[in-house]
Amino acid sequence: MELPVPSTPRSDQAVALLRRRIIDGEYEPGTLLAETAVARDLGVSRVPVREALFALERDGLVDFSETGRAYVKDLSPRDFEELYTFRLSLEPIGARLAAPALSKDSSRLDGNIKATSKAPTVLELTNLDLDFHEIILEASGNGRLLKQWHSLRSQLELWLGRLNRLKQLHTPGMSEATVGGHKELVKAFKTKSPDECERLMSQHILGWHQWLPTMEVPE
Amino acid sequence: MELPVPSTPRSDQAVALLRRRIIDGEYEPGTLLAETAVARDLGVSRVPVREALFALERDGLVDFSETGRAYVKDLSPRDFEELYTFRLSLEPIGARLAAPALSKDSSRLDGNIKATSKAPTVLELTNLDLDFHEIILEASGNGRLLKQWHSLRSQLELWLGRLNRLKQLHTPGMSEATVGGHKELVKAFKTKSPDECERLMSQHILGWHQWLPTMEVPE
DNA sequence: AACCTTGCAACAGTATACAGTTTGGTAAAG
DNA sequence: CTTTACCAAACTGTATACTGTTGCAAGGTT
Repeated sequence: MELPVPSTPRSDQAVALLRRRIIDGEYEPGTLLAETAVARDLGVSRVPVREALFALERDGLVDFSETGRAYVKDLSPRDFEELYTFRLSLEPIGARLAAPALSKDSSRLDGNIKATSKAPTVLELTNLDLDFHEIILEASGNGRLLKQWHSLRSQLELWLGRLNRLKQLHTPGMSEATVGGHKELVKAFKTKSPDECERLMSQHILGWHQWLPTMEVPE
Repeated sequence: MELPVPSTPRSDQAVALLRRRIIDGEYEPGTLLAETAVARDLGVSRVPVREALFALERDGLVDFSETGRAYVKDLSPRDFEELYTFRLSLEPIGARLAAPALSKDSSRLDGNIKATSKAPTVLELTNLDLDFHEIILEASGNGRLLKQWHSLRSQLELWLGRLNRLKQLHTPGMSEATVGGHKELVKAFKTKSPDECERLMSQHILGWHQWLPTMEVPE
């Protein structure tokens, strides 16, 4: 292509495009992501694709075989459990660290809750839910926790997207439970100790976990 | 070069070499890692160097500026605090998960303790200490926790290496405290509940943290 | 002396070419 | 019918060339 200067680097475009196709299920789990084919598909050369594949591996959306081939991540129910364990390691501490800041200003959380209660689809509901948790980790002021969260979130979105395509994701009362839990958290940030916020976040994550239907092992 | 087939990929070699030079302080914190120069230095082309730089960014040993230039990570005391917060999020949960497996077989931990008590230098002491913690995370069976640990460890090694070069890292009684704490942990794995192991690990990390001298902000 | 220009050198982004490896299928042998 | 040997296509690893950008310093202007 003779585009003079892409405003955003091609490799970033490649990451964004690939991420979307993987999360949206356009590339099915387990699909081989051959550099040449993807490059042709995205309209760039192999080099940016290569970098995108490595970046997405970091986010847990791509797996590399021992021989260096890249495949769309095929999350197993066991992976999903790992992800929730990982959430339980990151988020309660994040909540504790974020409590001081959020007790003073919870406006972003409030806005998010308002949007969540009006979410028209399950997928938008879950995305707003993830936004809520992301706001808290941002407020924790710990860049490393936040970085891990981004990777975690990618994989959760991948899982939720698949689940939504394969099964009925919505369960009666899910929206109310989400909003209720979040309101409780905001209240805790304002009135309770950081330690209490940490405990409440653990409970909240465990509770939400239960709302999700399990996905059978495809075998 | 006309080497027929490098047994290990050049990019892996580049990662290993660069990591060593950074941790050993051969490349000073803040140094520009220009692809061409590094490539010449390591005897490979720019492509493997590029990949190595991205990989090391993931490990927190390299920083990228907004204009895409790579620099040797310059850890601040604040970064160090973040690292320990991150440890507190990963390791106690790792210990809880690992407890069942380790209660049955603690031979690797026992061997490590034996080696630790004989460590001739402070740097070897700290490395064996990190090995001890790594064994536990491996036993947790959670690949995601372990992956994060590797990145965490890289940065701790970077910090400890610098500290050791700049200050007297050794403090009287440090070795005994380390070995003592580790023995206590092994005992807990064998006789106490996973929850108790989790608590003990938190304490152990906080305690060890106090042994390290603080590093002034260069400023 | 301080402040803009201008130009050059160094650098990253990207494409492409080539070498070597893996893979899957097909034909030959048991 | 099964197994082995082999070959061609596909794929990754790596080098290199090219382009545009950035940073910096020299020289000129107020």
